[in-house]
Amino acid sequence: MRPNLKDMESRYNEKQVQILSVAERLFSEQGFSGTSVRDIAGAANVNVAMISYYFGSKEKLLEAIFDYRISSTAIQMEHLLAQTHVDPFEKIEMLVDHYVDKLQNNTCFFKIMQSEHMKGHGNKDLDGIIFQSKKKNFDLISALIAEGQKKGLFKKNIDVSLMVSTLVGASNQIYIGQQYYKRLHELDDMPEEKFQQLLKKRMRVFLKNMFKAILTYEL
Amino acid sequence: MRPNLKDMESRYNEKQVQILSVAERLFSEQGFSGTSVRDIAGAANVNVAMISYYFGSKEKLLEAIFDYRISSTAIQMEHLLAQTHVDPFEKIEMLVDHYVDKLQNNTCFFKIMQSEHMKGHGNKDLDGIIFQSKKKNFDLISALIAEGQKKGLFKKNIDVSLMVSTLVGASNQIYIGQQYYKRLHELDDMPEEKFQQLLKKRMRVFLKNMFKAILTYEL
Amino acid sequence: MRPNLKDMESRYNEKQVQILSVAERLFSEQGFSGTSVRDIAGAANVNVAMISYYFGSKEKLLEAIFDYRISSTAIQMEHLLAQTHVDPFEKIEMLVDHYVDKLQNNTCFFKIMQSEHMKGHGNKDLDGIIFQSKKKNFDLISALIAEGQKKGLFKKNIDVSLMVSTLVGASNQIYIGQQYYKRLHELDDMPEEKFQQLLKKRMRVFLKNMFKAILTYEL
Amino acid sequence: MRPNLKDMESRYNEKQVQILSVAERLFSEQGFSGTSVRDIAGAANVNVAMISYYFGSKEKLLEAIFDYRISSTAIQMEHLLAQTHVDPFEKIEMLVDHYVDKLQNNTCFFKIMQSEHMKGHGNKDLDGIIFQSKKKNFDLISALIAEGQKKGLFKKNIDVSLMVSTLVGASNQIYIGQQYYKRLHELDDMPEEKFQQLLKKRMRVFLKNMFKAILTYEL
DNA sequence: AATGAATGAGTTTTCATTCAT
DNA sequence: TATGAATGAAAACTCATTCAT
Repeated sequence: MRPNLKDMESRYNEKQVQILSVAERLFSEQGFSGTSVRDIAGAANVNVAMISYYFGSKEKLLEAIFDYRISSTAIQMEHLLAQTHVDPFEKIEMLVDHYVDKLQNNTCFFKIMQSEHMKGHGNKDLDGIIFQSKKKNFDLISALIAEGQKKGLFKKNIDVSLMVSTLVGASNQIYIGQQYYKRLHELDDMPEEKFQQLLKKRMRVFLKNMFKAILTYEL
Repeated sequence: MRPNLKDMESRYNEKQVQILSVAERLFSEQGFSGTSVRDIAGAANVNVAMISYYFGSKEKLLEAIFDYRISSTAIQMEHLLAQTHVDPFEKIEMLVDHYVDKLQNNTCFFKIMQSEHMKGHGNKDLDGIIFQSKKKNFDLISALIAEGQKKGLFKKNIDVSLMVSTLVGASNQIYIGQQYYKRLHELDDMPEEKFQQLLKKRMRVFLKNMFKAILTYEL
Repeated sequence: MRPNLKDMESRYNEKQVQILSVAERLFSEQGFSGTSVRDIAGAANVNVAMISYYFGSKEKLLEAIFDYRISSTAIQMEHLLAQTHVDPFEKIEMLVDHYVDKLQNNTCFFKIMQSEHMKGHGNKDLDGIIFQSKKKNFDLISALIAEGQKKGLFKKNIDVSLMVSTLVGASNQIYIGQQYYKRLHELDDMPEEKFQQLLKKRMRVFLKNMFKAILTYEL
Repeated sequence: MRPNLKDMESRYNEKQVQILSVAERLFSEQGFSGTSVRDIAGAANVNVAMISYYFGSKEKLLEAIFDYRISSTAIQMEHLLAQTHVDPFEKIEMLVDHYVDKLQNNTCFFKIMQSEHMKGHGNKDLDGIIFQSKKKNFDLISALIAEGQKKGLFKKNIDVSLMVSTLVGASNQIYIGQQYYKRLHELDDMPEEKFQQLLKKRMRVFLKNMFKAILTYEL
């Protein structure tokens, strides 16, 4: 009998995680179709057959990556925004901080998600998973906005969808295009570590300001 | 010998354009690696060998798509922002309108560009082309911002890179995720045509407001 | 109507000769199958279709090369050995000189002939042409040997086939392996022109001595 | 991962040898470019993909053939000529016998080597392998000649390169052109087996006499 | 539980040739 | 007479997956 997807218990075993990580990186760098199972097996130092053995197929491996990464994300966000005593403006800041952190720690996964999102109607299962994730974010942020509006802090008529898309799209775009940022700002000589911190800080400030502006600015 | 890239004159011939269009659509839907030349040939109703014949290789075909689409884009934007008698705020509006139009009329191409952008350091030629394009946009918008600042209309300390990334990232994200928008807002029954207009209008309003807010809002 | 093989009159036209020469060189360098008609067309600066047009097919082009080169060869040899007043030993020397000259001036063609010869039963027409050529040489040299034997200058029991094969095989081998000769004798710095003369001279001396030895040496 | 070239131990496995043998024959009959991997797979009764699987590529398969055949050859020759108590003339005879035997048992391989030799500067690896092989033969025979000269048995001023080329070139030429030999001597009716023995015997006698003549004959 | 061997279907690209003009 | 356009067939190679062990 094959341990086809994951242990019922809770987690993937060591080798599975190794494969998942490598696959995640390669998929993000070369795309799903652009990455062969041999590439993955080679980079993960495991037998080719092991991928089919553990995950069933290349497609299923991709789904496993989503399963592996998505589970934790939503919960954290929920916790974050559930704190009733926190000021809505502060929550916005926490939201931005949280998203930028997530993005920095999961760049590869975010790239894959973006890719799969773009292709649209390919894998039905994945589509569902992604939609669920978006929906949850949408609901949480909607609640946050509503709270701010009720308290008279935020303006009326806010399109939450567009706002969430702006958060996600802008952040991703900035993060994905960080080499361009480097080049345009002639920061090629700055050590990578330092550049990451700089970028993160600037992103946070920029995004926080932007959202406060959006939420309060009346023409 | 071979009409390898493009006509001396200026354009691709009818059959080449046919191939380019089909390839553009398929690449955007399935990714570059996920699309085979057979797929393209089949959908474009031409012989498989013709793709090599006209473009040399699949890779070169992709470059041709960029060549085909990018050439016109930059010029229009330049014209747009060169008009000296127009108010900076109005120019921001024109910029948004123009970008949203472009996006709507070239959704496929924008998806491909985003995809290739994400992969990063794959095809050096393409990397260069994309960077040039981004650079041009950056320079034009930088000039626009500077103008607004000089006139005292915009605030100081605006990170143009982040602003451009926000325009691009947010627009793309919204556009790419339009099915989600439909679902979340329960607009599935609305005729496609009408939905497109609605979305476009909302995007325009949202983005224009957002940019005005960003450009004037002080903490 | 196509001028399918050659003018009845006598010769190939300028363009045909151009193609023949280029094809000869490429076939000798890369082999028949290893050379594409596009390679030839490219190197000869003519349209691809022109090769089919002029020669009918790639195969026929090869035959045309043989037709073009072989015609002259045999006649010269005949003239050479027909001179009744010349001493048989001197004729042997003339034969060697002639063969070495031919080889130097037609290296490419000799390589092709050797190649086709090796493949054996491929193209029937070519097989016939090559056999005729060998037969003629065999007959001429047989006559020469017989003459020398009648005059008591050469020993009895000479296997003319083996002798001819030795002349052809040894000469070709030396000529084909001239880079090796260069390397082994550390003559890499010698100017090409000078090296050719040196090699030719040594070959002549060596082969002449060898044949005289073969023809007179009794164990 | 892949058993890419050869077993650690020393040899190729059964299936690999099967492929090597078939490829060797086909390459010798049709040339390298003239033989497709499909041909080989078909004739060897294996899957096409197996050739890539075992050897990596068609080119590498060719190199494997050389690796497979060359390894043993040099050693035998060395053993042969190392026997100090044997008379130089006798060694010449042993050399001829050995070469003719080799040639008869490895006709296909010798044809391939000749072919690749003729093309010259194609595959760098192969070029090196062939040169090493030639060099070794050259050195061994040089030593043999020097020994004979020291003992006053052979004449001075012998160009060993030309001599080796003559041995190789003449033998190959005779062997390759054996059908012609048959035809010219009207031996078509003789059973193949018998003809082979006849030819071999005549070659041996002829070559031995020739070399003795070359080595002792003074103008 | 894990894997080396094997493969059919697929990939992109090149081929020699034909055809319409 | 000459050629650019076009193509079916075949080329070498890679793919994800299966299977016997």
